[in-house]
Amino acid sequence: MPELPEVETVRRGLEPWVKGKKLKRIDLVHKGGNRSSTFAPLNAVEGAKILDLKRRGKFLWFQLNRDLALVAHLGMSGQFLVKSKKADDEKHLRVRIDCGDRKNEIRFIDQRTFGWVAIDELVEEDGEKIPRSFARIAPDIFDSKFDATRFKGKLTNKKSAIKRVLLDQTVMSGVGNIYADEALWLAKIHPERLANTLSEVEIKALLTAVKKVMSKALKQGGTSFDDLYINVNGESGYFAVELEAYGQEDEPCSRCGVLIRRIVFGNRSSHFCPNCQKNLKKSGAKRV
DNA sequence: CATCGACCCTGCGGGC
DNA sequence: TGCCCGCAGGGTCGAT
Repeated sequence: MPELPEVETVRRGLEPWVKGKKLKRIDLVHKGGNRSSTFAPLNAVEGAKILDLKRRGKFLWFQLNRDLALVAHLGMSGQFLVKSKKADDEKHLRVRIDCGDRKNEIRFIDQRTFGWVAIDELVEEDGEKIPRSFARIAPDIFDSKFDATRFKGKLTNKKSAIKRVLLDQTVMSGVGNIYADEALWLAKIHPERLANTLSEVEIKALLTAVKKVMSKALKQGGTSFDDLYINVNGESGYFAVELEAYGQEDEPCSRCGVLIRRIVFGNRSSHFCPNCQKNLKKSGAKRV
């Protein structure tokens, strides 16, 4: 569910509730589908001070005054909510975090259990300590560590649909199904174009589009279709009304009027304008 | 190695 | 009304 703009909205909302606070207590209320290797049980970080709440792409971590980090990913349906301690437990409540506030606590709620909260050890990266499991994740496009040259280099070696490559978090992180479709629409590139066939100009246009689409969404608090994605106060984002391609099947393209088409590949839907985003090669994707 | 489909899980809406 | 199918902002893993 959440991509970079949504995760960053959550991070910003959560930050004042955790930064500089003590991790008084952390409880695994109900185990979800936590498939990330947990380095230690969650309560191993009880008593630690939270120095910062950080993010790389869609991956979050609490930087602590310890040699361990508390790491988290929202998956498809994960939420961090600030709730009154008196409020009833949610049906899908997984983790409860008490940072010493008298009235409120932080809850990790996850209907589909693809998200997780875990402990990880730290490794050195460019003179900075980051969770070991995040080292393979590429910096996102807003990160000062993002390297456009490296990104281009990766694309020229990929004999794979550009949409797939955009979703590969080791190439560039933070982009998910919505913003991949939106960026490709904006850059006028067919989702199935093979990455290694993109020209220098097209790659540049794509990077510009990714950045533009995600910063615009971030300004509006992200994209909400329902209350599965909401910020820490339970409020929705407003970017959904501006979507040009994602979820717009059979709606006219705002540039040319041709109907947006949906195809399925890589187990996911892709939406694009068949007129603005032409593919040079024959596609094997099933038309839906 | 690089690439790709299957799979993890829960809930919702549409078609029959 | 109920059942079955497809679908959903995610990543990981094993087969090729």
